[in-house]
Amino acid sequence: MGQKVKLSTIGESLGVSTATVSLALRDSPLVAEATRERVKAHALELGYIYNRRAASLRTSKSGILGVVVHDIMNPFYGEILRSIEMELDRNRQTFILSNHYDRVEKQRDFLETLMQLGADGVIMSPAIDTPKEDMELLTQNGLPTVFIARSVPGVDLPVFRGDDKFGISLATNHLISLGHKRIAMIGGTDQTSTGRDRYEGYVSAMRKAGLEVKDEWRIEGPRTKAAGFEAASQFLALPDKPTGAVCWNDLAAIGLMNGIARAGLTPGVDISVTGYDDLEEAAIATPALTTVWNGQPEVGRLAARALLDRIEGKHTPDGDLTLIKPELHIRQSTSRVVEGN
Amino acid sequence: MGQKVKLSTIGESLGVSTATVSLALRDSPLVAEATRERVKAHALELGYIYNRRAASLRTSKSGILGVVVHDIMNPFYGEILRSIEMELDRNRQTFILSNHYDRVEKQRDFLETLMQLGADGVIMSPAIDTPKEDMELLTQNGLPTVFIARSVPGVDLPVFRGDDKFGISLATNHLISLGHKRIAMIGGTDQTSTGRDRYEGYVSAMRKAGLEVKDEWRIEGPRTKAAGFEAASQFLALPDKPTGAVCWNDLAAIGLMNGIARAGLTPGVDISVTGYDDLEEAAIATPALTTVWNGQPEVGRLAARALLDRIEGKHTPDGDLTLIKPELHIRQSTSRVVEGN
DNA sequence: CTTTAAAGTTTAAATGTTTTAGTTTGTTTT
DNA sequence: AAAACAAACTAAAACATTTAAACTTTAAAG
Repeated sequence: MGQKVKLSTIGESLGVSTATVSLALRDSPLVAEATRERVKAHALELGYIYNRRAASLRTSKSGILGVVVHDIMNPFYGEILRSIEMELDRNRQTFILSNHYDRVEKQRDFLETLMQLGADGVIMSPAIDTPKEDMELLTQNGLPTVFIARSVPGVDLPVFRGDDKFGISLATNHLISLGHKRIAMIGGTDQTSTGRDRYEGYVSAMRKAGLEVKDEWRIEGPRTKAAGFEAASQFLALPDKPTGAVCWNDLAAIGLMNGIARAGLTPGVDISVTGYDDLEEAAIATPALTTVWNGQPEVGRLAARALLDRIEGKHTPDGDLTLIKPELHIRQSTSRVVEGN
Repeated sequence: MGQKVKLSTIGESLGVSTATVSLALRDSPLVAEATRERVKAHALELGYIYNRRAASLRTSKSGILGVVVHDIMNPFYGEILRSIEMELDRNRQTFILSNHYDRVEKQRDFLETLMQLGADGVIMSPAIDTPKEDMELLTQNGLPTVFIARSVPGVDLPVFRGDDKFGISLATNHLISLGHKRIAMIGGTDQTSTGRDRYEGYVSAMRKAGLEVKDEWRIEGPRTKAAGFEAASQFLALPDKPTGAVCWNDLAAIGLMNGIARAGLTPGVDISVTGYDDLEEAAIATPALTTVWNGQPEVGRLAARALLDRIEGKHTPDGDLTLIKPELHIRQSTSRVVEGN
């Protein structure tokens, strides 16, 4: 039975055509000032609700943007999302969100939904092993896309992320400068470019300082507090126990510190720990976490901005990589290595 | 210039009508088995993408649900959301998410957007001071709605939340049973029903045990780690310093514990602390947090289920309140009060 | 054989908006 | 007074789908 109040309802009761009503409501200069005001007043009075799907069917613009990340419960994505939200709100765009939990099928389902809804563009941090074809589907259907934090190898689209190699070297060098010689790397995986970059950055910083890198000093794993907590016992049982740990992210670092504390040692004194991302939480952890700021607000804002530009046809070049420069934020979780270690 | 491949494209190249194609793709028993298969195969081949907005314009069903919460970066809502997501995924519904940050205008904007998109229903944890009229707008426009965690006074809609009075009494009584006599309440506000219920529950548990309740023992404030951290110094400076703190939620509790630790005291030994919600994080905090499980997965699942039922017309009664029974999870952040306190 | 029923398919209208190409009205210019 | 023009408005088509009603074909029943 359709919609209660529509353009024609307003038009009829005012004695003008629906065309005029449509134009008036959108502030077109084609209608007289007086008419515009009459129409708007009447629309308000009748409680008119704009029907976006009808409009979008006609214009093939939906005002909807898709955002796909691994998991919004991870505050790293949460912080990026917050700045995307601000930028899109400012531009009166609606966005639909989905987690993919690194499952390509779930991600594909969501992308399909976006196309069905006629989304205008996508911001995504792709799932591990996203096939090139899934991305081609997007371009074939004319969906402007930008990547955040991660990208898909061989797909030429703008990427916004922190400079991982440089960032991790900041953390590693900081520990080295405090006298640490045995430094482990906790969390992360080789399956993402971020993972490879960070491990590489860590290795090359160690080598550059003439320090040894042992395979067993790398404890791979998910990037959560729980995983960091688990990793603690593994870490503490390491032969030739390291005195410092460079962690994949703040979550793993905080989890690790909790695990270390649970084992009766004092993180920041007995073991120096660095995080990555500088989440809001890092500053109030116990001890306050030395970490690498990864530019989440920048990443979100720039990616959103770039997507909006692309949608409007301002063609930013394909395959452009924007690296945010990370910064080391030194707090109490790192200290000079204790004698005898 | 419209859509590349549409129903008519498939129909033409197969020599059948668009009506048949439409029916075939939706597995209608009205088309012959063989035709259905030919159509489906061809649709796949051509890379046909279903146009939801056209369909939805015709059927006035969009398959879109709205979810509004205070802030998804708060893991309490995150956990609820996760279970909503699972339930809706199972039912192939898309959902659009928005934070309102307790700003009614932002919330109103979002609700308006939902109506413009022809959303089928809304799950919401309303902003503080949401006016009744905003909710009436939804019902007038035929948008089935259910509340989670909070509700709007005077609005008769199903509510799903934990039993706050009972839950907080579990925490308070636990501290009392450990011998604590001076117990503070950290965080929360009188502006929400949850806030009032929890404070009431705390007060009545104290009174019932014959203990005094002092006004200055209530430290109101936001419900974040940062706020809990801030509250620590205020708490520690209290005259007649309490030996225990019942916190509004786990975030405030963890923040408070961090603050206590920063001040050189040991949370769980010098000061007993309870949280609320039992976030995943509570178990790995240092010390592990004694807290009240608040049934987030249940709340999310039941609310989503109820909304879907309402949409399908199975009319669950208005104004029905579903209280999830909270459970006390005892960990290391609470202990017997030390002598002399 | 005809009639009836069932199965399969199609026609055409409907959904609410935008937009192009026009019409009407009134003013200005010749 | 006719022609030209501008301003304000409108008719109608288009967007891609769904669905009630109509139509055709085939099979079964009489």
